[in-house]
Amino acid sequence: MADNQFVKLRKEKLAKIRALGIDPYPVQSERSHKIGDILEDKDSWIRQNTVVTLAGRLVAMRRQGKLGFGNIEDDSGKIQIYVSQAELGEDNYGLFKLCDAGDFVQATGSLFHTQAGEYSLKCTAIKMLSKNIRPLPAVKEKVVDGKTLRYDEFADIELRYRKRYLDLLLNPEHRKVFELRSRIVSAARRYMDARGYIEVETPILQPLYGGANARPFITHHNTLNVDLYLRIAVELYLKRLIVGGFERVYEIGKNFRNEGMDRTHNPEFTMMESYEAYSDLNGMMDLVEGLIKHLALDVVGKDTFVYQGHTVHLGGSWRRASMPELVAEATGLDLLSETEEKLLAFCKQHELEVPPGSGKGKLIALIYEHFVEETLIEPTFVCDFPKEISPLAKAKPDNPLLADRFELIIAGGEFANAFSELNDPLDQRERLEAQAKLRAMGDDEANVVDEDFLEALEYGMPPMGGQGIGIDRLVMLLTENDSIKEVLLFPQMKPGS
RNA sequence: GCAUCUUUAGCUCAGCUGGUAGAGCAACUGACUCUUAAUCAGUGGGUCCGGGGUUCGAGUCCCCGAAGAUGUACCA
Repeated sequence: MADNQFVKLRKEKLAKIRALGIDPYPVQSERSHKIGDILEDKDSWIRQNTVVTLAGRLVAMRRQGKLGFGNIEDDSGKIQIYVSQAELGEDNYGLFKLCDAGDFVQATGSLFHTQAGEYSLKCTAIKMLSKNIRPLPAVKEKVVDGKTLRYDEFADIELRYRKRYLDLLLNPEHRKVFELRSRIVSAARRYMDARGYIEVETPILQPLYGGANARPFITHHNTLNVDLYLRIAVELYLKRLIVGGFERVYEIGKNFRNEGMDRTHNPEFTMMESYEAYSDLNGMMDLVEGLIKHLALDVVGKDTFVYQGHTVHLGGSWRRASMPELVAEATGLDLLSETEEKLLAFCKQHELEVPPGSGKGKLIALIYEHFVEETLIEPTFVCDFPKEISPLAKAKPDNPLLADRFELIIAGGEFANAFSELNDPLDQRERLEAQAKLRAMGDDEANVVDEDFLEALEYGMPPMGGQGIGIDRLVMLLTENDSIKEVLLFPQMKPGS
């Protein structure tokens, strides 16, 4: 952005400060206490008349002649400073007169109550720590009955995302979302660590991509002169680690999918995947339910959330249901005994788009997604997915059409996906080759055949359960935000004009 | 992708059936030794998202484009 009138004026002030022999960006700063410390036990600070040095951003200025007030803020709180020429002397007060809201300053003094009764720092010295040369948007606050009213709030949603630093600075409730996100993610790590999982990091740049149905981003490595893919999932690498003898691994990291963006999709997003040897689908349900309940109750501190217009209760025992049963409830169709032709006719009748190469399993999934998924508001483990659309999951022993897989649905949306992982190397090869056929028929989201992964399976992989949770969506739910952009610090945006 | 809506000063916004751009805050100057959305007086500040068109005249009407939001389709 070019210099506007404001920036020009502030640069002139900067020159005036330098002309006084003062470095507006000094190397050294001092602070004896954080503002939050000073806000605890106020009377005691006043009684002891302690001299403290605070540092922070000047967020408001009210100057009147030879005295003035300001508010300085650090990451622990905000306090008013009282600055008078009588206390500072003419030279230092001259510097104060060149201060603006937005500057970082260091203020030394002791605590007292002003005549209006506000707990404040009576300054004996002010030091410039960093001069602001571009004014912050002017947001004013007034506290009425303990509630903070904000005027001229920095609310333009596009500016909030593009200039997130301003959003964080000017809208404390948005900063809190990201603080909470951080606490949720670190608590998830502790939860997994406490259960004997180890956290690992696997490649983001991959020669082949797999583990999900999605289109990838492609990049190029100059020295090797090969194209590489940004991962769409970490599944196949974590499974290699289980082959390698780790029994419980997880990874929290970014996946990249080259698809559209909307309220619940960002091209890069965070997933937690975990794999546990000698566990299975039931173990994964216990793990996912336990983890999410822990994050809700112990980190956020409640079990009822309003999300996407629905009220969702995470306490209590979560429903475990079978996809064919859910579909039967909704449509009266007995999926398993119906012929493929009948299901195809049903899909056509309801104008569901049937991709080429769809078998009975895909049709079942289409019908489920159209008639059932969005009706599941309270947390529901939807089990018994068609094997056809679950190429990495074990088939159910009692029904080869179905896979030992669930998706966790809350408020009509998917929050987790888990399988009893397929460890039969020959079956796995057949499944991936079937995917390759779909790909040849034009399904550019079908899996590719990863020979190195198949070879790893041939060396032997124990039975295990694996799951993946979409962290962004979980944070959306737990912070009650309906847009993924509200829980991503820097959401993907089109290039600005 | 498609549909609808939005885009005016640094920020939040007004701007009627087309007549030459406004407010509050912020800024600047001045006054002010206990303010707190400080107050009072004065001053400056605009590519009305961009590009075309209609018109004597366009912030306003029409067309094209951009960005954003919402809905919808696909996907986590």
